[in-house]
Amino acid sequence: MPELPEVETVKRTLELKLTGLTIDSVDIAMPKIIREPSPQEFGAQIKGRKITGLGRRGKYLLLYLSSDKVLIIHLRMTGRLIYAAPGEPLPRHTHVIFSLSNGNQLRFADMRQFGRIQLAPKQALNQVKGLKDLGPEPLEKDFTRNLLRRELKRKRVRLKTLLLDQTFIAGLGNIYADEALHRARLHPMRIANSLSPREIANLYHSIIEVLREGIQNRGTSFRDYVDGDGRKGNYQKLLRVYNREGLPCPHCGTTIARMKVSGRSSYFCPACQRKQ
DNA sequence: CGATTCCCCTGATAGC
DNA sequence: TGCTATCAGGGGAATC
Repeated sequence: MPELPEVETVKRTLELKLTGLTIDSVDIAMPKIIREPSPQEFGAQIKGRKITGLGRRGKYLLLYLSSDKVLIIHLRMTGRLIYAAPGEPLPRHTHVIFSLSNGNQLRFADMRQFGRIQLAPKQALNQVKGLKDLGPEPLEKDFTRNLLRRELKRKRVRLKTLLLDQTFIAGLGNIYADEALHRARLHPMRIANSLSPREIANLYHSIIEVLREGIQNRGTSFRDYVDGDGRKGNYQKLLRVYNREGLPCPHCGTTIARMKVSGRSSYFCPACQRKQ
């Protein structure tokens, strides 16, 4: 599942290749992937625009285009964005193909068809649904310990639920939320406003740590994720709790458990992460 | 308004 | 062996 570190890795693998190229044409095999504008309009507007740079906000990948347009891409669960030569075999579930001025292609494939692509004017970025309500970027300066403390105090929801809430913090998904909670030794069911200052500090540093490690290891390829070159990440080898039910906790050896928290699987160590 | 539930979708896996 | 049921989950919409 592409979360912040995976989207950041895709961004880094693609920006060297895409920056400076022009999009000659777009082939849309599955119209519903294009959220806005209409597929015809989308194709017309994007044609001939130059890719001036790449960006990321939360789990959204941003392709900045000439004439102040931005291509907004969300991979959701199984989306893939891959740079390839036209001669390379077209994988199943390839829904959108951007033909580039150097003869190569940028391909969007998505088995479960949850991913979305949208085109918006640059100045309207902060009005785009999903983007406009995003919380702070956890690896940027605006995410401070004080901010986390202030926001936690206001909330009576479970920690796991809160970490997955993109309006609270942008970019965490199920994998890195579980890993951050384990590292901070906090139970996923703990209520947000019950944390001590020490626990808040632990959570703060843990969130930043797991995301940085994820990026350093080129993301987690638990199932479908690959980067812009189609290569898998390495962080799945270093996960301590996620998808490790029944296996020993790397810290204490206790068997890792799994429970549902607001509809999502949560993996945790019952010894390291006590409920209290 | 904030919190919760449902739904989209296909492939892997469990169960019979 | 082969079929069906269940699960996985990000985020938007609907509902409480």
